[in-house]
Amino acid sequence: MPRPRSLTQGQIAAAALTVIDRDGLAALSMRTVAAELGMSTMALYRYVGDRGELEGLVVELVLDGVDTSVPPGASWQERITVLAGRVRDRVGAHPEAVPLTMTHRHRSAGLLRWSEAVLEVLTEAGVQGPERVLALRALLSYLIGAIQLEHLGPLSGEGTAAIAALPRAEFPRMAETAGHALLLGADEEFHGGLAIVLRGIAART
Amino acid sequence: MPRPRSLTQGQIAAAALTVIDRDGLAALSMRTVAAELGMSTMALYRYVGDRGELEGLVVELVLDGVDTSVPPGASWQERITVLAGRVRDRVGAHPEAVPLTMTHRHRSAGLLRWSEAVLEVLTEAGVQGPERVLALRALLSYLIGAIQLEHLGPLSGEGTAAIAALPRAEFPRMAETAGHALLLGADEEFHGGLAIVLRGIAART
DNA sequence: AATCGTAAGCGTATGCCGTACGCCTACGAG
DNA sequence: CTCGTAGGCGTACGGCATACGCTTACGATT
Repeated sequence: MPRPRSLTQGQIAAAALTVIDRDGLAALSMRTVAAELGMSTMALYRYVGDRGELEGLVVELVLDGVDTSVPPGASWQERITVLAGRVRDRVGAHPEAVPLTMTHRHRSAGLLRWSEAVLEVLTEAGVQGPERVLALRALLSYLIGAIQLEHLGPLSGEGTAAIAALPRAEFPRMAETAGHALLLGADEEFHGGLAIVLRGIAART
Repeated sequence: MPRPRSLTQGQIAAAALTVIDRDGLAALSMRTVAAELGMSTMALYRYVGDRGELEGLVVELVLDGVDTSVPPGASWQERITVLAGRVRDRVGAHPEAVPLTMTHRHRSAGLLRWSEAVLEVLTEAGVQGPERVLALRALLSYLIGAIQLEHLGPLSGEGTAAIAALPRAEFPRMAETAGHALLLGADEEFHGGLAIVLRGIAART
């Protein structure tokens, strides 16, 4: 009976993400989002309780877009690799939002569905009980850490160059390692690390 | 010749960490830190360029306290486990500072020394070249991700309980897995996941 | 067609925040 | 004893999240 809502939470999240992608995470504020929507600042509070909730909506928008259907693939390793890659790609499409995505990740139903899919594949692979819990948590930990290393490192590739220039006397192996790292692309690094985790799961005691 | 400094950066970092530990991360501000030191707000700017630099100092204080000497141990796996545990313990001692620690981790010389130590052990274990880069990055990714999962999850143990209460129809395996997870302590989870990564490194192709 | 309760939308104001800028002052070298 | 230097501080500004109360658009009811 009363005046109908003119916006959905999804539209608000989309506006916020537009601001973040265009002007950076620091530019995100209730004011900038309201301006993006052509509304007054306080009108936003009819849709979200506070700024944190708005951030949560942005993360939902990002993570719920992940395809969580179990992909075809010869091996369970390949299937998990595809699942992990989908999250990485989706998050990587909004690099400015990465810190938000990490902080509010637990608000996303998409990530729950993703975990469910991974568990399904692990079960297929014969991983059971507490072992399966550990495998899931290890995969999730690696995924979160690797995404952050990729996007919040000391400015990506520039950082490895800085490390390569470290005092050899104090950091002999770091310098050498950074030299090798320069030859590795971000994709190789991500998938190489993931392969290590998958081998560790396969080689269960 | 001029007036000597009355504070060190270390003292400022300590004051900031005190505020964080006592009143939470949200309470951290130039004003609260200055008050903690008994100085005026603006006096702080003689020591740090801006708030970001202050946060960096806090992280240095936390991470540079990690013992990065290569520990004794029967196997390289055990040595790396000890090294990783030291970081986890040190970070875990200041849970309110965890988000800061993750964001500014690259400012810490301590983490560089830690990486150097890990590389030393890996080299001893016969891991070489690009393979060693991948192993280090995988360990670091896991470490970062696991620490965050532990401290920024949906309120730790409470979260797993919430997951266990999920609609069984939609998340059959998550519900079951969360049941198993309740039996696992944080330590078992961390070390179990780390063991997976270490097995993956050991089982190199 | 007229009415009216309800919730949408907005304006104003408060109290934080980081920090630019300029003044005053304690210090130690000469 | 003097004086240049740098430490320390007071004030002020613009931007932030948000509490609160007014105004207005709507559609169900009469």
